[in-house]
Amino acid sequence: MTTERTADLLAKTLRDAIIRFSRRVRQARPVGDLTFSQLSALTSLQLAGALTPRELADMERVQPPTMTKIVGKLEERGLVARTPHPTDGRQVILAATDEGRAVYALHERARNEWLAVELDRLTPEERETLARAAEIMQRVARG
Amino acid sequence: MTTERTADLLAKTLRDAIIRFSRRVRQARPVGDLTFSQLSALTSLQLAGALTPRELADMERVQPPTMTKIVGKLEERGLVARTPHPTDGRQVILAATDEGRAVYALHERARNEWLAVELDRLTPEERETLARAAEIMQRVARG
DNA sequence: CCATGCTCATTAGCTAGGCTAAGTATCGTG
DNA sequence: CACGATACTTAGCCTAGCTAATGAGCATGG
Repeated sequence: MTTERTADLLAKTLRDAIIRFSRRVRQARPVGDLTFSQLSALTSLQLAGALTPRELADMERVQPPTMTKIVGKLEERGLVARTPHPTDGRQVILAATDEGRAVYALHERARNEWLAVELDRLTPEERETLARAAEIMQRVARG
Repeated sequence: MTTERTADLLAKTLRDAIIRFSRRVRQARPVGDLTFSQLSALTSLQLAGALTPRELADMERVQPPTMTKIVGKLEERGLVARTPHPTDGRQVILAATDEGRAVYALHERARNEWLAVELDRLTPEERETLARAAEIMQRVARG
């Protein structure tokens, strides 16, 4: 029972911490920059090399129509290219363009700047705690 | 330099972890339930007892017009009441209604259910790490 | 060999949540 | 008492989520 109670309290604490933290990071976004979601999708794409919309949606934990929108924005800006699947006409292959990779690196850097500065102020132990927490959250999110 | 590099990498890792984690938690929301933001605002209100919109906006790290919207939704549902400030005619006092408190407790519980179950699966050490990370994120968000 | 049913992606249409800029009412002070 | 500052709201915009429905292509069973 103690564990249950702890988990319950932790769930609340964690949610509150995350919502405030996200909003704070969001505020640090320069005008005209890539949004949170766009940057995350672009990152996944680059890491994976190439993905179908469905795969990307699963990876990003959103529904396919949502991913269509996000990819649409990225494509408009020439950062991502859609190419037809070689054998399956229904599917599409998404990949970052050269410009996508370049813009990504730039914006990623700018996006992280505020956060990195803040994190740099922490003690090494605190950073270690956050790194471990990030790993755990990824695992839980993965389900 | 090593610290800077670590902070930079951590910033990216943490962002990715948080965005996926948030989306996963968001998915667990029952239809018709309070949203993430609404629940967070209601929580702050209850903990504080009563707040002005400005105070609540600052606490939730959003701009005042955003808070107007969120509170509007809560008020529509009779969960929050606006009362005039006793001495300052410009200000408004926000407080959770009895129904707000009741509905909050119910929904909070439902909302946490999935997450609490997941967290309960972790080891005590992992939960401890998350708890510590939550505290650190709150501090960073606070600025 | 083709009809039927499944899967993939998109479109349409909705809601919430975030922002800035502008408007309105009130306060407080010179 | 006029005028600047403050508090909240309104208006208008965008992103990001969702579900439901559509259209195109695959695959399979008769």
